[in-house]
Amino acid sequence: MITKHTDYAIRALCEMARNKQSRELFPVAELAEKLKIPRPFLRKLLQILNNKGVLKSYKGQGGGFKLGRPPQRIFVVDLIRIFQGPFKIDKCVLSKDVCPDVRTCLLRKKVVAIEKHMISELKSITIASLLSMKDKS
Amino acid sequence: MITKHTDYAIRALCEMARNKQSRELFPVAELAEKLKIPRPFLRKLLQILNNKGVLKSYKGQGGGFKLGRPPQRIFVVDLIRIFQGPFKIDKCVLSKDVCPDVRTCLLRKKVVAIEKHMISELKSITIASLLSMKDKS
DNA sequence: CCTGAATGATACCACATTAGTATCATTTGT
DNA sequence: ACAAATGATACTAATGTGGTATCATTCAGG
Repeated sequence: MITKHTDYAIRALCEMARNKQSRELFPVAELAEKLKIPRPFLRKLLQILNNKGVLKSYKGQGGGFKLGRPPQRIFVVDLIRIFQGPFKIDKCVLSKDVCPDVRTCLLRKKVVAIEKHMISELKSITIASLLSMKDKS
Repeated sequence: MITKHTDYAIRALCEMARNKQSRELFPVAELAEKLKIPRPFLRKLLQILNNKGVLKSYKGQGGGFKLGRPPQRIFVVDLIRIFQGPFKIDKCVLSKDVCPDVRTCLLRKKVVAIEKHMISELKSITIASLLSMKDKS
């Protein structure tokens, strides 16, 4: 459900959000070492987030990545969509005639309902909300 | 969420359950042709179901597979577990320190809750219940 | 008792997705 | 100019899913 791409992205964004009072710009090398994520891999992920507007990048010496918007507005569902494509749980069940009549197939109905429930449960979670939990612990 | 293994298994079990008044034993060749599933593949699936007790097999001429228990007691969740392993959505999130403290990680809590919800929604669905829907349509 | 129809077991292959690496080009501060 | 950083992109490796092939075993029927 959550791949390493998304996982790593969440970790990096949390790290950046947590320290954003003291500094805004984080080079990949530093994040990779701190979070123990393979550097070239993390770099690719952050580049993708940059293209999607979640991060903003600065080239050249002293450059790096910074958050493209406040952590309250970075939603985990969006990260999942970016790295894992749109939710489409029911696609597989649609592999026709599990039940011949799709409209009445109980299994399909349930699966679609579960999908909706999942999204609604996840859609309120942001990088900021993840951080706030940590502070309380 | 539901792979072809599970999908095909459900279809085959439904087919057997639907006709079980008239006959109990179904050779793979017949099911494969009727359901348009590649024969050797379906065969492997049914063999697995046999090993798990969902089906019972009979070798030799005139042999085949029959349901190992009434369709009311064949649960879709069990089929998913057989072919796709145990539900373990949270495993990936557990990839340590998405949040450093696992006990308080909001994301993990949510994901685990979603997982439970999924299972509870699915666990009432049996081969029999899928069939009964069809009859109503 | 032999043959053919069936499953049992298992090894293998093809493809897609996920995870990760490598490389060259570009930008920019000193 | 040089070094430190990202941009872009192609490549490789590992894993999972879908499917095939093969040989062994069982067993009903002539």
